[in-house]
Amino acid sequence: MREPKLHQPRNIDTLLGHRTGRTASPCDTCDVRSISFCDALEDQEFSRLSAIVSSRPFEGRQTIVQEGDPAEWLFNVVSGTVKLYRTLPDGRTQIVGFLGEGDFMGIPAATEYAVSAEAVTPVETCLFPRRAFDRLLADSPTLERRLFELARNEVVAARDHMLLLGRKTAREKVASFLTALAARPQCAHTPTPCVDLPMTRTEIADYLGLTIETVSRTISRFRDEGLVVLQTSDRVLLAKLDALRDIAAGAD
Amino acid sequence: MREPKLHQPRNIDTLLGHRTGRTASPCDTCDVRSISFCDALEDQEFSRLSAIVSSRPFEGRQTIVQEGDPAEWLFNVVSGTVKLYRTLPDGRTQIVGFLGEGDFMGIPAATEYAVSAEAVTPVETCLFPRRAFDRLLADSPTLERRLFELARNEVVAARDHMLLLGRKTAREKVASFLTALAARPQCAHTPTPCVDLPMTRTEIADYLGLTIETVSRTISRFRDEGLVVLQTSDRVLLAKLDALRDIAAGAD
DNA sequence: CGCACACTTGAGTAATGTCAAAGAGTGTGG
DNA sequence: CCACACTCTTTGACATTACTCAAGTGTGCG
Repeated sequence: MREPKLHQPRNIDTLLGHRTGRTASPCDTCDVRSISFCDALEDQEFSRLSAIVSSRPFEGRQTIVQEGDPAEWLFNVVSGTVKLYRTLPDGRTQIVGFLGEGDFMGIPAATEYAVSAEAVTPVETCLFPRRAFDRLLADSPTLERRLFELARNEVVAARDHMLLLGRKTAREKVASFLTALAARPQCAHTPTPCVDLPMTRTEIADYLGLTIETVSRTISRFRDEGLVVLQTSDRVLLAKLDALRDIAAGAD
Repeated sequence: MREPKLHQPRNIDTLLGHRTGRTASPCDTCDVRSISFCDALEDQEFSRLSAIVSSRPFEGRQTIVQEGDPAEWLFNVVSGTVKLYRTLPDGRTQIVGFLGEGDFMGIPAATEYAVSAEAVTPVETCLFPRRAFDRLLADSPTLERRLFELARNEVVAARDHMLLLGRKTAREKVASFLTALAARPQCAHTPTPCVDLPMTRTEIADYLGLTIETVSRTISRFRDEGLVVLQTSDRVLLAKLDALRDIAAGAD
């Protein structure tokens, strides 16, 4: 059921690079540039960035980075879904965020990664060596401003999620999760949107601070109440979006 | 019991400003400059900053800003403790952080405040009008870098707190809270540090995603186990810091 | 076709929340 | 200075949500 979601290989990239007389770079044919941090860059800075970029695929379930490892690479997600998480010594896990197309992972990077990252689905990434990236950052106020903006959004999102983790009920948590997915740009914004759940129930539970059984039961109950329709276990139609939004907001 | 912690008035500031031939500014005699974001600024930028600053006290329990209000002012805490929080419609509250001396509130400010802020104790602040601050920020890469750094730290702290809220037990949460306070710069770093709790049990509970009763019971149990000594209800001696740290870390 | 894996459902439990009352510290007014 | 009132904290008894353990169901893949 964990669908592979294969992507077209991009062997044509190299050719294109040669044809235009420029160094081949994954950026030349990048699908997500328009929604990524790099979109903010001017031509000159952008070519410096594309000069240091390389690309790398990851299989589903593959670890991308681990908390505590030296932060030598910064990543941008080109396709697929990545989870960021922290763990306790006995294995309890808290997922602190999911990254999708165009999302950047590397903002809070000190010299070591503060969170682990694992591919939820097969993932394509472009990556930048830390040192070279930092040098570019030092020269480019535009880039710095953009990353600052991303970091600020991250803080707001994190605080939002703290409210969810600390104060919402299981029902409210799951409703928040589903409606947040429906609000994502890649999801059709219809009155009854249909959301993909590329992550397992375990991952949803680890994101919401619940157990897998509670997530499953809560979704089943939404189904019984006619709020959602489970097309498959990883594809959910939000039949009553407004009602779900009310539940998510913690309305009495 | 919520002690007032009175501060010396600073009427002498104006005199000092005149004596040195510069415009009077709270910055001239600021106690916390060395630990605040403004410390990063060069002389010229610093004088621009001190030209737009004003200072304002708040009483304990007084609201400083409210979520959703237009973000017209940015604050720096000079003394006292401030809580940042979000609420659900029915009043459930999640405190997302406490600010102390030298902490800046205004990093994630879009055009509206994303969280509410309230004085936990009497607080002295210095404040900057948003527009003027933004203009200074646009001219000062140093300032921007510094705020970026603060924002990144904020992200790391927020993720840490997500792990606590989503996956730690009440016992682990309270131990984490106490040991985190002990790690603050203003707390003596002895083997058995004594921490002040300027906030009420309700506020501790709202920070840890618990109820006031659970917080109280957990602290009482720590006391019964000899891990802490309650000197008063808002002053706790961490008698067995290492044991508390182990509990906080979620060691088996 | 059947194994493997993820998901669902059920029954019982435990941690934490709720409701209630008593205790302790602080400030006020007689 | 003491008594009272107020608030915050602590403690107790009970309720409930969500967790744990366990069995069963469904779906995809070899």
